Amino acid sequence: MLYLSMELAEAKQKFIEAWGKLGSEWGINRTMAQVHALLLISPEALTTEEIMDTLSISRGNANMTLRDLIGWGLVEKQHRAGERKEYFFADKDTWNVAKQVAKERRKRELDPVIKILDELSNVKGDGQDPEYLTFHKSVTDINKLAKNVDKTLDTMIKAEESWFWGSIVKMFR
Amino acid sequence: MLYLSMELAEAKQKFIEAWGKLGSEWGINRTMAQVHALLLISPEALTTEEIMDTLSISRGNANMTLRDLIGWGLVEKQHRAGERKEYFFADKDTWNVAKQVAKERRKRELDPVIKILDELSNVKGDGQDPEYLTFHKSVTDINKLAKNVDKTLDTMIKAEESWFWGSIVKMFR
DNA sequence: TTAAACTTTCAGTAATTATTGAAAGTTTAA
DNA sequence: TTAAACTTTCAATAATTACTGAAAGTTTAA
Repeated sequence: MLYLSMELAEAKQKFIEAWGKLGSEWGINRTMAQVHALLLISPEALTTEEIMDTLSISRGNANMTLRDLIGWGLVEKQHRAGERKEYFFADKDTWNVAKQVAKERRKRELDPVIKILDELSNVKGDGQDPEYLTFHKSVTDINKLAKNVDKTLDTMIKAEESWFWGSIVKMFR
Repeated sequence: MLYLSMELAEAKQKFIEAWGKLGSEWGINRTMAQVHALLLISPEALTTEEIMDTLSISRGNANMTLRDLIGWGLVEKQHRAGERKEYFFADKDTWNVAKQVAKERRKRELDPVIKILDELSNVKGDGQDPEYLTFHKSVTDINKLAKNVDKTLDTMIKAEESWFWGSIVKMFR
């Protein structure tokens, strides 16, 4: 084997590991992040078997993980004329990936919390009671922050890539 | 018991649960998020015993969780004249809390990944090889995005609260 | 010093989360 | 139809992560 391809193989391995670790630190199943990483660096769509073999995971795991990735809008199924097998392909556009992840996590995790915070902000109590006052202040403050984050993500999701790269810079002048 | 205080007790419970759930979805230990939530809505500093009792957790768990929260810069130990007991108090300023969490996660998780991405961006390969080209493009794109996020967090961490609330709005004009 | 009042540690265990693999299900082509 | 080629499901199990509780450690006051 050539040295260059050795290096590339090692680098790919390292990327898959790093992506898996980052995912698990942020509440995303390690295997799911690794399958995503593998597809991100694969020029061609891969079959379930190729993914199973490369990552040493079972058929069941591969199948469910791929279904999840499709549910997150990060991967698509492809079919080839005259072939039964299914192929899986990841969107390689990093900006799309970021937007998609932001969109899903907002919907799945942030929005439900904002709903609860709205309810809790409306709980009435004795304006003299420090227990009530502290509760109320923390809840309303967190609610405001969460809504700001929500609005920011919403704008980001709708925005074009060029906006993002330009706007970050402007933001800090 | 009065109806109003019943409502408050329920609301507190709900807040602690919601915060714990959000934490665990984002890779933060559920108990740690719950202890933090409890301290956030407590006007006075609490003892280990009070926390143990309120959340039904063991002494060992409470002790280690509080140590972690202190390590995250979210909670401080307090002492009272003539008392052996230690009291724990959470910073109630939501903006500080957000900055602190951003700061720690950036240091613990984002920076190490950027280091790896820098290495992987420098892996050389055959410019004709689609395997190499796809790997290289994904890695460098993700690296750029990660560095942008890093820079944004850095600015946010150094910024004042007023900047945040004002700037978000300006950002979207 | 002693001992009471407290905090810390960590081996053992419980709870949670992820994975396997084989059986059931589906599709296609002959 | 049949059966080969494939995908999906899910109960059982493994791996990981979190928690307990009792013993060891520390501090303070008498």
